[in-house]
Formats: sequence, C-alpha cells, structure tokens
Amino acid sequence: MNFCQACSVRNRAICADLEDDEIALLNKIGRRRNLEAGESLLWAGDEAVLVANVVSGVLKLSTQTSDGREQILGLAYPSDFLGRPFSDTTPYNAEALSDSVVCVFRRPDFERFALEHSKLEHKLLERTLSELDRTRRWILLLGRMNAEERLATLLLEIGARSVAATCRNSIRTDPDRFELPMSRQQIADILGLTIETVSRQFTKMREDGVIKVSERRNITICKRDVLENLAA
Amino acid sequence: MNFCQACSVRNRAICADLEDDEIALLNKIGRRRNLEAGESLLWAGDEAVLVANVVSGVLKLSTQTSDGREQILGLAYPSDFLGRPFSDTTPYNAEALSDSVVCVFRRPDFERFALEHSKLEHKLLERTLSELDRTRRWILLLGRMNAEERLATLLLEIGARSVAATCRNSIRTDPDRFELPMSRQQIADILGLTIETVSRQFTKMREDGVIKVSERRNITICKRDVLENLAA
DNA sequence: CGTAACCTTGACTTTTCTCAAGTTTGGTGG
DNA sequence: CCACCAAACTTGAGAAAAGTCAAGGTTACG
Repeated sequence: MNFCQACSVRNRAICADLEDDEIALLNKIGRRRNLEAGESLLWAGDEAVLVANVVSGVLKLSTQTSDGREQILGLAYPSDFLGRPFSDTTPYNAEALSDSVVCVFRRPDFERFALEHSKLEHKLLERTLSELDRTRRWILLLGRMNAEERLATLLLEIGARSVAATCRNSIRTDPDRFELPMSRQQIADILGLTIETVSRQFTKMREDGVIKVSERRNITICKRDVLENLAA
Repeated sequence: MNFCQACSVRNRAICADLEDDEIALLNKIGRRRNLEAGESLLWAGDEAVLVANVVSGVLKLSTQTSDGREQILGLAYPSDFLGRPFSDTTPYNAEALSDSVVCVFRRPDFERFALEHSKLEHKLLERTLSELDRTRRWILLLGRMNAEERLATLLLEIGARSVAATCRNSIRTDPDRFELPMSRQQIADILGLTIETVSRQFTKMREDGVIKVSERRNITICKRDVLENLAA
C-alpha cells in the first residue's frame, strides 16, 4: 500500500519534487502513525531514533529548565518536519496537541535516503532554513515584546498557519476565525509568560473588542489592524 | 591566488570535505573581505545578495521591533555561515563586533554551486540544523530564565565558543579566561534585558567572587560550578 | 448532576525597567 | 605627562510589568 501517493501533504512536505520511483522507495521506509492528543513522539535527550513529517494535527516542541519550567520551542503543523537528522540526540520533546497523524522514518533509513537523494536533502535544507528564520523571529518576541504584543503575535501566527495547514484540504478557513490547538497554560509556555498573565491579556483583548472568544478556544479576530499594530 | 587552501577555517566551515578541484571552483566564486569593528555586512529586509563564511572575528546577527528595540539573534564565530540562501530577503542584520575577515559569495553563485555539489549542501544542512538547536536553546533562556541565569549562560557559552573558534589557530585559550567581544549594551540586547540590569548582575557576580572583570571586557571565571548551576 | 480540569480574577510580591545621577576608562591634545 | 573629554559603565530610587498565591467561576464529561 502506497500512503505517499494519497498523502495530503504530498506537495508541501519535504517529499515534494521527488520522482515517482523515489516516492515509492520513501514509501517503503516510512510508515504512518496515529497520535492521540497528549501523546508524545519524541523525548528531549533521548537517542534520536526517528524523524517524521506531520500529516495532520498540531504538535508542540518543548524543553524545560532543570527545575522544570517548561518552554515550548515551536509548533509543528501539517507538512512540517520533526526530529533531528545527523545528530545522536533528540533536542526537544514532541507531543501531539490534537489527534494527529505523522509519517515516521527510522533515522538511519532516512539519513541514508537523504544522502542518496539530494533533492530530498535540498528540500530539508530549505525547510530548516525557514524554520530557523521563524525561530529567530520568536527570539525577538521573547526578548523584546511585552505580554500584550506577544499574545497578539501568537494569535496572528496561529490564524495564518491554520489556513496554510488546511487550504489544500478543501476546508478553506478564514485567518480571522480559528480554534486554538492548545490550553492557556500551553500558550503561556509558548509566550514565556504565566497562565495568569495570558488570561488577563485575553480578558483585556475581549473587553477592547479586539477578539471574540467562545468555548475558550474558538477565536474570532475582530480588529485585525489592532493586533497587527501590536505585533509589528 | 587560492585563499581556500590557506584558509584557517578550511577544515571546519561548510567547505570542509570538498575535494581539491571543488575547492578550486569555490575559490573562484568567493572573495575575502575585511570588516572593521562596527561595519555591517547584511541588512535585514534587504534583497539577499550575498552569503558568507566567517574566517576570523565575531559578528552579531540582529533585528529590531518596529519601534526600534534591538534584539541580537546570535553571534557568528570563525567557520560559521552567514546569510540566507534560497530566499530573496535577508532576515537579519550582520555587523562585525571585532575586526573580522569573511569569505563572501554572491548568492546566486553560491546556490548554483550548492545545487551542483551536494557535499557542500549537506554540510550547510548540518550546520543549519545545529544553529537551529542553538537558537532553540536561546528560546528557553529568553522565555524562562531570570537575569542572573541568562548572564551565567552567556558567559559559559562565550567561553566555550572562544575556545572552539581559536583552537586551530594554535592560540590555545582557556574557557575560563576570555575577552567579551561586545559592550554591556550589546550583552543586554543578546539577553533581552536592559544595560542597567546587566550591569547589576555583573556587579553581583563580581561581589560573589564568581567572576573577575578587568578592563570591563576581560573575564575570568572563578567559580565555574556556580555558573553552571545557574545556567542549567 | 457532580466532579475535576481549566480558566479567570484579585491582592500582593518580586523582578526588571526607567530615569537620573555619578564614576571609570581610554583617547587626545596641550 | 597630564588634564580633559566623551563614551561606556555603574549605582540608586522609584515605577511598571509580570509573577505568585489564593479564591472563585466555567465547562466538559461521565
């Protein structure tokens, strides 16, 4: 059975651009895996045994300080790549925030394939460079923005990425209406804040009419310009 | 004239592993450039026209918020790669902190070479993945550490990188004795703090006997275990 | 309908920032 | 060689932002 040919992220993940015969080979070394919300795929510090592509769902990448303060390093949406090729140690935890599907490879299999198929390696390089850009923008957020600016930036980013992640799946979503894939505590762990500070900022934005919130996780952006101004 | 063969970072930069004939080709498309301390090589938002390797010196990568608050994204030491291949826009400013030498390539030349020589592309991928790991560790610092922990982490990192950057140049340095390549203000911009907070933390560490400071920039680590405990 | 998890709110504390002096350092010209 | 200057750094006092601790609401779900 060839999962790749029917794969919903086939044209966006690092396997895009591969020829049919290459895809067939890749299909042999990878396999699908379903993750329930809350289930982990990678553990920081473990030997890096596997790498993966996200097919559907959202995962969080995280580490913690030695005394247990958690920091989320990033989110992985469909077509994003997970894991650490060419290193022995996994640098972060990866945990599904929603029920998810990933396409996993044993790391040695994937590395061998990559070295033999430079087209794949090139795609992985492009993706890694983009991820580095995104991560550096997050450094600006954590280093120089206040709580309000941080939440504004996150809401805009989640809106944008929710659309990008689903647009090929025919469910055209609006970047101004989306469901948060994480709890308030997790938002705090992304933004480097406490849950109370996050909650107060949500309240403030609601009171200012900038956003609407229903059932806690359904967000409507009412005044995009205000958010963009804060995030800039 | 072949700079590459005599290059002090020849075995550590992305050009390591290349065959002699490949090096000769690379030598043709690159050129050396000297930068004085304070001189800029890349400007955020500009069209990405060139990429480079650091040969000697230290550079800072930075961005700022729209209202001008600066944040340093990282430091580039000898053998580190600078610039953004495969994208039209340079994502950060790069400015020399000390007098530096870089090996620059026009981006299209470099990209063409990379696509034709997958060994180089592989090295670049490994380096980008490491840089992503390092950047993510910085996210933990900015998101979850207090001022004291941040400075401790930075001092240990600079000590380690100063050694790594110079060990092939026969000047064997001690990771517990080094010269800071930046001002207090720049340290603040790296750590996401203000200059006053940084200064107070230096004073505290001096008073606690954890470090010695002479001529402002010469640091001796006296109690490495204390710093490591803070940084962990 | 009860419960547990999640979220919000309030009062208070702590950390860092801001603003305003001072002080040290390194360079320059008398 | 010294006095002076500007830039870089340090220090102090008070303000602001975010964190902590402790209740009190909501919501989802069995």
